[in-house]
Amino acid sequence: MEKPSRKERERKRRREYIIDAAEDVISKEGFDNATMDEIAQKAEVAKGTLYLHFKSKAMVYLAVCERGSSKLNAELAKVITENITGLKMIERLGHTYLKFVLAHPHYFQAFNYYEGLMNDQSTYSSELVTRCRENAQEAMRYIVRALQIGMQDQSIVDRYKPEELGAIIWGASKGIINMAFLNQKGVDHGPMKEAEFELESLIENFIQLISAALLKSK
Amino acid sequence: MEKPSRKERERKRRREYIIDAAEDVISKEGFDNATMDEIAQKAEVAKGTLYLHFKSKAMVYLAVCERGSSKLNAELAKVITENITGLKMIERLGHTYLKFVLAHPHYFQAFNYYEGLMNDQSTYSSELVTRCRENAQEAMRYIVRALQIGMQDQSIVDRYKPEELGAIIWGASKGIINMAFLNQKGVDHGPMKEAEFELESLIENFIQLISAALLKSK
Amino acid sequence: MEKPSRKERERKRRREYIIDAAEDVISKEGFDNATMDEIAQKAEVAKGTLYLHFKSKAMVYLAVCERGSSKLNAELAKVITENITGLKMIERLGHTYLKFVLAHPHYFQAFNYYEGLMNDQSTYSSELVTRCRENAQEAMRYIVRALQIGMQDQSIVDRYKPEELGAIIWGASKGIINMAFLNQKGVDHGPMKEAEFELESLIENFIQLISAALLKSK
Amino acid sequence: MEKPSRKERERKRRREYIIDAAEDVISKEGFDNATMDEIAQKAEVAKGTLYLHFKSKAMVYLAVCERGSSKLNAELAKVITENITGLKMIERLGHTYLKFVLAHPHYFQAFNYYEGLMNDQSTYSSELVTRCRENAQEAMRYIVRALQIGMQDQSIVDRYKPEELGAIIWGASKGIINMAFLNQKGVDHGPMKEAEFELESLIENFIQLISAALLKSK
DNA sequence: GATGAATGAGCATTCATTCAT
DNA sequence: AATGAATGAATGCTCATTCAT
Repeated sequence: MEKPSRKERERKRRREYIIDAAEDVISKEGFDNATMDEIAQKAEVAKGTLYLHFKSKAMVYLAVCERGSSKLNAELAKVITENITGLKMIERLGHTYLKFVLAHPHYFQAFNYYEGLMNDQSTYSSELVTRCRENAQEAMRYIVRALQIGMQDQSIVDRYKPEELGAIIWGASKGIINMAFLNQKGVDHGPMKEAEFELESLIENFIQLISAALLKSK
Repeated sequence: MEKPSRKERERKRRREYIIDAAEDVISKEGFDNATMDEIAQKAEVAKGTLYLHFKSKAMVYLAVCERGSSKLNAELAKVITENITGLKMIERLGHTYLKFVLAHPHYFQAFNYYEGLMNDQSTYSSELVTRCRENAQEAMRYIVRALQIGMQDQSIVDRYKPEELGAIIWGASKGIINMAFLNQKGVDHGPMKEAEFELESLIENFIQLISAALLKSK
Repeated sequence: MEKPSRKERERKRRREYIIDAAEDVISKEGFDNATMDEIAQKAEVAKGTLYLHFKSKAMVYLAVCERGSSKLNAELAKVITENITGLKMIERLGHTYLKFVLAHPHYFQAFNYYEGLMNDQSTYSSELVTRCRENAQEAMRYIVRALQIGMQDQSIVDRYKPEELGAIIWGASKGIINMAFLNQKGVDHGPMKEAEFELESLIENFIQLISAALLKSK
Repeated sequence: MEKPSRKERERKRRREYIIDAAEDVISKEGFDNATMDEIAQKAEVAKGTLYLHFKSKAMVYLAVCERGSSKLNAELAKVITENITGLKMIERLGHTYLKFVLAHPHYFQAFNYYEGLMNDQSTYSSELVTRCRENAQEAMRYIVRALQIGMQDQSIVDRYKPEELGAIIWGASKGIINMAFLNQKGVDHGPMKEAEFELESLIENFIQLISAALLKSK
């Protein structure tokens, strides 16, 4: 029972190492410019080895996405267990998401890549695709759950359907973070004249805005 | 003075025709898969001619973006002149944006492409980049202006800075539309379990939500 | 003396099993598309084990060829022992060849592969090459022997040198079978307009034609 | 009218030049080992240029085949117009084929390649495939025509159907030439012990044999 | 002996860009 | 200005073979 376990562990480690390398390369080169050669070189394995662990370049990217979304979900899950009002939970979820994206910008890119992939018809099925999708749905469920809690503890208006509200919050958050990112990177060519607004301040206000809208007025 | 003018007009026409072709190809093939060959063929000019009008493929795309953002701004500008409250104006701007994106999905892609370009360090300056940026800023100004009007006519709370609020609304809108797009195309692999929410319903609720948050309670 | 013998037997069995697997894969995928991975998988051994038994992929193929030619020769040998005229023997050899090829098309491919290998300078010597060559020569000898018998029993004209005549019959037979094969597979793009001629009918007529030419007229 | 003609001619010349190069490389490396890089290098053009004239590697090969079969047919056509008996015509066609193959061994390989291609399902349609097929059918028609002539002028027995007889002669010839080739190249590993038999002598005897079988005895 | 993970040379194909005419 | 033939760097993927365990 020990031997197969060791092999299995070894294999997993190698695989994780390749994903590490892919993350590195992506962080430096961007998703589109990264090549299998670079990833292999960074991972200090032969190119063929990459294909031993991943069926294609897309699968490597998907693995990065899957890892990123798993990590994010782990953070979000913690929030859900906290003993706070639903409204407060929404705020905390927003902060958590923001902090995560700031700490791991390339994961944010990875999420976008995954979404782009789904547009094509190429990557039908695959365990990785499934897991990425499940992770995305799980994140959504955290938001919806927080909304439901808020509606029950009366901290959030029950005027909206929690699922639809969740989708809106999720989508809007991504949009704001995306925009703020662009502003950070490209200095001043975003829609905002100058980088007067920091990403954090922006999200902060967004959360506040949403809170205001959700707040159950007496 | 007449001759150069005619030549100039001719040149402009040719240029516009190429952009037409690029839009066609992009609509059918997507941004990444479109090739200069296809665009040239569609435009019924030689590939070399493309380079007489655009320095690179990126510039063609930027031109599409510029045209798209100009058209969008023209629509938004109309709203600003309407004789309605600032809050109503925000709602109308949202609807206008939504309608535009639904009617011209490839422009939405073009906007994203432009933003992606800005991530790289390659395309520093260029008249086109400048114009795209200016257009983006102009769109933002419409939102900000509507907010200011709303704050003056007391239809919108004056708790937030209009510029920051504008950025939030702008970013959030793009995020929601993006998400809804993915959901439409890729069936059910977005964050939303089933395609229960139509793009329009989603945006509708978002606008309502924002309105609620902005509404100056008596 | 017993132990090594058992090991030896075991080894032989393993080897034969690999060749079985190779034949299976070749039959399904064709000679060029078959990979060592597939063969190993089919044989239920590790890829490395393949190389314990065969020095290279070519050697596996050669082993298939060797087995095929041995089987064919066994069939041809039976004919030679029959108590019939030389001319009849030639006919019977032809039929036997035809039946064998129809029953084992992949062996026919294997023979062609062997011949192709000999074109290159790579595979100089090797016991397998030697055995394949010997088998080919043995087949030829059966034909030559039949011709000699026929010349003695006066059923065949003695105008030609038996060796040369044998070569002609051998080569011609392969050519006809090859052509008929192509016709069968690729529908109508062979030299024959429509698949009006069945392989069997073709060979039948060829044997008849040769018989006519060889028949010692009174 | 002159200018487009010149361009067209230029283009044709380039194309022919690439085929020349392909023939060179094939002659030296064999069909399977030849790479597009080598062909491009030999033709003194960039690799991309190859794809300007041929859609794929297979198409280059097909072009070689087409050229070869066209040349062969031109030679065969001459024989048909000669004022000789049908039987003599068959002999002359055989000699012509033999001489052609001896002079251009790589065309013989090309013909085999074409036949191999047709086994796969990959290369469906294409003008080149069509032309190769038509050429093959045309060659067959020459043989059939000669047989018909021979049956009319009573130099050939009318016991067989000309079409079937033609197929047999065509297939058998290819088989004998193929075998003789292998013997020449691979020294002594063919079915014939030593290279006692020259290709020419072999074909010579084959033709004689066929003639004997076809000869209308009084 | 047996294993199978790792290797890495090899290859066809694409496509933005250039430049002679 | 317009052309389009030519370029050649770039890249994802395959697979026979090796070798440490």
